[in-house]
Amino acid sequence: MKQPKARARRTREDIRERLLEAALLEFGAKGFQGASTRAIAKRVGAHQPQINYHFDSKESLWIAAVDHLFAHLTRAMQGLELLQKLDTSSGVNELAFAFADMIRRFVRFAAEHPQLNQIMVHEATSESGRLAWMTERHVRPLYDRVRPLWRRLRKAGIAAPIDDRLLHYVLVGAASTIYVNAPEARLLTGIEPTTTRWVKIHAEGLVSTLLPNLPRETK
Amino acid sequence: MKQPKARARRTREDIRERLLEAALLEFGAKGFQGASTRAIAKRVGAHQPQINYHFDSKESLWIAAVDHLFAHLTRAMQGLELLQKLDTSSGVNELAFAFADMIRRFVRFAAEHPQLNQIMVHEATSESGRLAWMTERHVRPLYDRVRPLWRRLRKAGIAAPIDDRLLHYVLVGAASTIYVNAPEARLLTGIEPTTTRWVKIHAEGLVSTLLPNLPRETK
DNA sequence: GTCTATAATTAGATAGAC
DNA sequence: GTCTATCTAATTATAGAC
Repeated sequence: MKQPKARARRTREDIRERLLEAALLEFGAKGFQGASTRAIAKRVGAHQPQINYHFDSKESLWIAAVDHLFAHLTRAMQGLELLQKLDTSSGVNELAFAFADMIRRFVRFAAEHPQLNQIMVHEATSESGRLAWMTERHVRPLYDRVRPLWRRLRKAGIAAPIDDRLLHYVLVGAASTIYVNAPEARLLTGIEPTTTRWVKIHAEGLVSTLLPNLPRETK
Repeated sequence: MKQPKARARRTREDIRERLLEAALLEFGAKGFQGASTRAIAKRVGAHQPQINYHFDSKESLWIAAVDHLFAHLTRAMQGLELLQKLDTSSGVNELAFAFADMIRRFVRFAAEHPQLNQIMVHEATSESGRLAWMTERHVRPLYDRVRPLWRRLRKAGIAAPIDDRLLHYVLVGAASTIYVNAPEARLLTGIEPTTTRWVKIHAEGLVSTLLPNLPRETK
């Protein structure tokens, strides 16, 4: 659209993008209140008022950062649309394989982007406008999509005996807590849980545990 | 020991106790930085400087509150000492029953005292002196005690195929996330997860899932 | 767009009367 | 032991020069 100022636009988007990434790190590590806009700006060599220039307020920055990260999650979880198709048209075995794949993807994403679940936990411990917004806008679509699939897998005897309303928190907790608490996990276990080796062990363990009667993959 | 001032002592301990409980609620909901000493004092009808009088500083209050809550957990988990004995002397089936009981107790505690896991998560997302202290003093004893038991249960084919170093976070996450995030869970699921009915469903689901080959209880 | 300076709040901690 | 008043430090947001 705008032909001139291409260089300037690139720079503008660039600083915004870098501020978003820095914000995710700070918000994830310290929570909304604990994170300071000075520290976020400093991470990218900018000054604190630039945050109010590029975003209206600390809260606007938080919203933009969360939108940014959930968009990333949606890309990584593209298989979910696949799941939806499978739910209505295909056999339960294909659904089970796809669900197992979704678990693996989610574990990998939680390991690579702990900020998402860190932010969710920081916000979810007390009611706030941010929590209500995040829940309705980003969490509910995932919850509503996964729940009926789990019910079907349970009826087929493939899934572990966990109620479909509780499953969301069992899965999110079992998959993400070690990455959310990675600073503690490093102290406690002596391992680096985010290596591909450990992520794979973790993901396969969850798949086998949550889908104990997953058929052998044939194809 | 001290005979006079019995009344005064009772009052003093009383206000300290109430400040600790209020501190747990605030620290759990908002994290260390997000919680304000003014809000904690206000919860019990006290003034903010009383916190510095009864405890030296905000950090001292936090330490005292965390000690208080872990002492409570230890009481609720008394079965752990039982587990230790079972590990060396008794059969693996008795160990499995005791482990299942421990899972049930832990789920119940997490539901009744979400502050514990809320505080752990708030702190565990970034390194700090508070995190190192809490990990070594309170978390490691539990971790070190449970890990060998889980190994034995896995070798016996009773436990789900989850590595014993990862199990700690899988169990803590699967058991506590719904209570840590209860404000979100209420919005999302429409259920009140802390009722005894749902806590029981949750606990039995985890026992069946994590110990899929638990023998039928005979005695 | 970026920088410095600063306004307006709010926090934890302390002093001193009672 | 408790209360009011206040100190000091840190925060987000804004104003204005460049």
